[in-house]
Amino acid sequence: MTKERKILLNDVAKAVGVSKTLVSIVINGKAKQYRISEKMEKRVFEVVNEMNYSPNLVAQNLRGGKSQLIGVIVTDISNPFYSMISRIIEDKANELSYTVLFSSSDENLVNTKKLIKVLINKGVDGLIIVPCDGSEEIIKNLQEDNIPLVLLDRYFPNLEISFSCLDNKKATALATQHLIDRGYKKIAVVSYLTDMNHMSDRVAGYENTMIKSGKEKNINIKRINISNQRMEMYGALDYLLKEGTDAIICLTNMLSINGIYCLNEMKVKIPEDIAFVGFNRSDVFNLLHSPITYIKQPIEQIANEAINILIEKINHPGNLKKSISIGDPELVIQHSTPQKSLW
Amino acid sequence: MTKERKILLNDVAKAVGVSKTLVSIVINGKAKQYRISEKMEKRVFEVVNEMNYSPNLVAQNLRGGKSQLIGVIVTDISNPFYSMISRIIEDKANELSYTVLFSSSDENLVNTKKLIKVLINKGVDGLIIVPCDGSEEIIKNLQEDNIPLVLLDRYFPNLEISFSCLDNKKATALATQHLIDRGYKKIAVVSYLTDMNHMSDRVAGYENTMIKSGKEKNINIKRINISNQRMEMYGALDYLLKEGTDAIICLTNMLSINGIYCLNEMKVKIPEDIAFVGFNRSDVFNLLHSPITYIKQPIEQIANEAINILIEKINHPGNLKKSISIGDPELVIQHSTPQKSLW
DNA sequence: ATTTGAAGCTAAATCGATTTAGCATATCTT
DNA sequence: AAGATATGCTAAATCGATTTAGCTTCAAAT
Repeated sequence: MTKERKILLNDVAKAVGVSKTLVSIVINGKAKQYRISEKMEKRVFEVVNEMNYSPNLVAQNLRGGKSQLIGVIVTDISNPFYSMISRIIEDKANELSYTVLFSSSDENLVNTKKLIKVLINKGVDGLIIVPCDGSEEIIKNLQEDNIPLVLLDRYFPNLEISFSCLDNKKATALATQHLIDRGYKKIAVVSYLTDMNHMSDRVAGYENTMIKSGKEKNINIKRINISNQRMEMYGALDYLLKEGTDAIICLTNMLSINGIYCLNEMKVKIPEDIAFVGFNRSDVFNLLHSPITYIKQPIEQIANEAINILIEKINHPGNLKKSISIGDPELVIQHSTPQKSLW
Repeated sequence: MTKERKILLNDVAKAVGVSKTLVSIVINGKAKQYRISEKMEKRVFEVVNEMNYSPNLVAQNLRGGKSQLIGVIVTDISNPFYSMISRIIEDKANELSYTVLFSSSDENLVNTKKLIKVLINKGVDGLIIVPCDGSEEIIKNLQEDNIPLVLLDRYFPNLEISFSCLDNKKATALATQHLIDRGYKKIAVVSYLTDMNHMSDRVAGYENTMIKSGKEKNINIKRINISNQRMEMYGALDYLLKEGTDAIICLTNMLSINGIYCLNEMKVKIPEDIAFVGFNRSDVFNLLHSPITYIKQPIEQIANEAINILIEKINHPGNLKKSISIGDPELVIQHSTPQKSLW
């Protein structure tokens, strides 16, 4: 079987015996508008199907200035949280006949800049970005260049930019309140060293709840570096245990898994020695001897809203209104946070 | 700040006071070949940098027929194994200034066909595909259409198509031999119901090793459906336990995690009641009370080789030679497969 | 003094679609 | 019957780059 040349618009036109113009018009559903006879319209569709013609998207893109591509920058697509988000975005995009270009910034500003440039250069119609520390300025520039843009998972309170993320304050408030209700006194959190709002909101949700319950003097927050997590986690846990902490909330999935790992290694038992709340679902949480209580994000909703907002922006370039979508957290209560005995 | 129009080739040409042709030639490093004076070459580069010009990739693509895009079809990008592979491919592709279009087939033939069509239509220069059951024919067609193509993780022994995957027979042979060495007699495997070679090779590696050790009558293979895994897993385990199985090897990561979960639920203890070998690294394996022995794939190597072979094919379209790369498995021995007491 | 050749550059064609402007012919008005 | 309107279709411009073929100059060769 020799390689067959791809069918072009011109081939179809010749086969029908009309101009390219007519075929293009019909294919794009503008037959009525251009007064093409119904007989002809039918004939064209027949031949198009027969020849199995489909337009060259590159040419369409060049002509129309639309690529049907959207760029997505997460911090690391091999991180389960983002790979699940990506999968949902992928499916939704396909459904809307968009194609997604994924890339990973590794929480690095230089990478983020470079990736944005590459994606724009590829002609993406819009961007979904998980912004990293220090990216406020470049995100603002994007906005000013009128590039359809939605932030994911985090945002900048001072910028008029659409975003889709979790109600982070509520998430940790739920967890903290739950621990308080179960009788824990010295509740601590482990967070990242970052200025991004998702982390500070999670911390705030915890602090507010502690204060409301008159436990402000027990507030204890350890912040560790996003790289070198394993090592710093030991230090953080060691410190917290010495302080007499009776419950720990880890503010991300990776922190949770690292936390569990380190406690394991340190022979500290959950929940006998310390109660534990994790963040985001993970197989790990359910397979442990005592399954872990965790904060669950409505991933599907967050991802879907991000892409909905983006497509809306792409289709209505004039409309600069800031759309925001805030997902509701759920606390999945398992065995790592039992009622504390009150002796 | 008003939106600035993107700088075009023509703008640069005007700024320098020469033709578009000249600028294009210089940018593409063909100044010598076209006898452009060095003075002029330098001048052009200066202005290009000054104006921060970068060519419109869509136009380049239309003209040149090259998109610098590669399409990757995995079964599910939210599956940790594939999300790690994807991340490595992404990084390597960026390095080579390619961009990757990821998509997920869900092990479904219809999806696979559709995705291939969409990707080709997007103008990808080549494809990396994890083929699913029944896809042999369409993969063969791709090959015949001269589309640069590399299979990943699985392949078709009868097709002359390049691939990069694990030495699957060796992988299970290692695991089986290890269990035999540790004194296990009734070793069973849990596999998927599929005709793909990666699974049959894994099964074969197990069978061969059992036979070599005179245990052919103890060979026991349960195959379960890839959908509805959780339910079928209970049935499979129930059967194997009743048969007196003393060690189980699960042939994929998801099977392993599901297997561990079900055993957990069934109150069957690893390794006290049964020894267990998993497939592919997972956080889960290391966080359990007794960490799981598992077969580790050289993911980095497998992913890198896939893209290397693909780029090679893209750059030398004439060369139809079949390149294959087979990764070496490693058995990470932990506590789920202790020496069996020999009373 | 004329031819030959090299050096340095450019106009125009090209990739494959969409869209604008407009050309015939037929039908309707008055 | 002449002008207006509707119908059905097409030629050519366009998107932004690359590449082919070729045009000037000026120096070297005969």
